[in-house]
Amino acid sequence: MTRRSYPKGLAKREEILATALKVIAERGFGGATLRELAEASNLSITGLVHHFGTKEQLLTEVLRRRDEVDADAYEMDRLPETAAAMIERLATLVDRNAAVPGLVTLYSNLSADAAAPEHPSHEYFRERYEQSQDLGRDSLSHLQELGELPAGVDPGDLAQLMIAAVDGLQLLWQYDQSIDMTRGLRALGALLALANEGGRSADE
Amino acid sequence: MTRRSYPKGLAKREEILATALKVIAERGFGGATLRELAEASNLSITGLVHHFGTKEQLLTEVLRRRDEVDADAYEMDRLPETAAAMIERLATLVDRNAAVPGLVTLYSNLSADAAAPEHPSHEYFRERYEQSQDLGRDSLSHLQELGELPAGVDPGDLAQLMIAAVDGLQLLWQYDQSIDMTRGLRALGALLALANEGGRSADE
DNA sequence: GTCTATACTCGGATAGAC
DNA sequence: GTCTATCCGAGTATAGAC
Repeated sequence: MTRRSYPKGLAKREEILATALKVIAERGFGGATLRELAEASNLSITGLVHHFGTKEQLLTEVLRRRDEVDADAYEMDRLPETAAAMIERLATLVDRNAAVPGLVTLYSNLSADAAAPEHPSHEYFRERYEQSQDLGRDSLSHLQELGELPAGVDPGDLAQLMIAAVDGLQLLWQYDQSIDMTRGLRALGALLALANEGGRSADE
Repeated sequence: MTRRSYPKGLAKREEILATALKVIAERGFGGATLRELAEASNLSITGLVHHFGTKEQLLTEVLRRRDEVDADAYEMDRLPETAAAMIERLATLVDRNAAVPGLVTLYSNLSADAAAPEHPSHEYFRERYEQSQDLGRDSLSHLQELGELPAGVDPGDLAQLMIAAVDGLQLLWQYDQSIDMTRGLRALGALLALANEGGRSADE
């Protein structure tokens, strides 16, 4: 894409993104208007727009930033060696998100809005989901080869289920923050473990 | 609440809701502005507002209508007798939704927006999720008693996972309508079956 | 009790000066 | 690269006609 053009504006962009993230984290998604964000950056609205084009593009960049940080935490490049380990990685991710409710709300709202194909952030989410599905499928296939997962289930289907569960739990959690999102995930983990025992005895 | 007051306006309300549903189903969620909906009902904007108060309340009523229809399809009052049957009920629901993309989009967007406690539709969704969780927990407990579900998993946790999965799959599906949402659910169904075999042999 | 007209707010986007 | 000024679209609030 035509991003990151001149090195001068880049520093300013990063500065704006950092304050935007802080504002959203502190004051919640409600404060994520161009006016509030501009004010927090000591800039006019047009100043912001000059750097990011639209509000949505700005917010997308905020999420993209979080993705980069999360990618390290999840250890994307290492396939998990056990089903339990995979679930725990997801649980860690989800727990980290729970510490920043404003970002969770931003994510839920933007991902719902951007479902419309014309939406400026549509491509971002489409790619993101595609990558997540690929990663999940690869991880689960790997586990299947290791005998950590029953052969009867399709890794692609299960990957979709997991991604959907993570997104859905974050939505549910916004309505009742007493919910521990990791419990739902670990319940799935328990099922995976039991299913593997069951499948194994059927194999032999 | 102070709804359904006079029997005269009730008919008009129903008429408006029906056209709103048709507009959203045909033209998608993008057309769900007060202007479009008013036009479709041959009414002024204030005419609509008079009947429903705010745009969100109108849209909430549209969803509430669908809930009522779905409640019959799901057979809420009958607890499922097998895990597979429970999964199939969810699959049926999700398939019916897939036939009306506009409503799915409406649901995703409104449920994300209404996560803010001040939002007029917040209570609707909060109650809806609460009821869904209760129903899911009861169903799963029942299955556990029947020996259709391993004793090791918590029905409440699993219910949350299922609800989250349904919502999440609907979001995912909006980004790639070639996805068959029922596959994710059936993958979970397969896990439940395998886990029960595994758990059973451990019991004895 | 039902509806309309008008006017207001707020959020986002755009044009053009400096 | 940043601002001032302006516009537009969407939702809401009020007064009042029938």
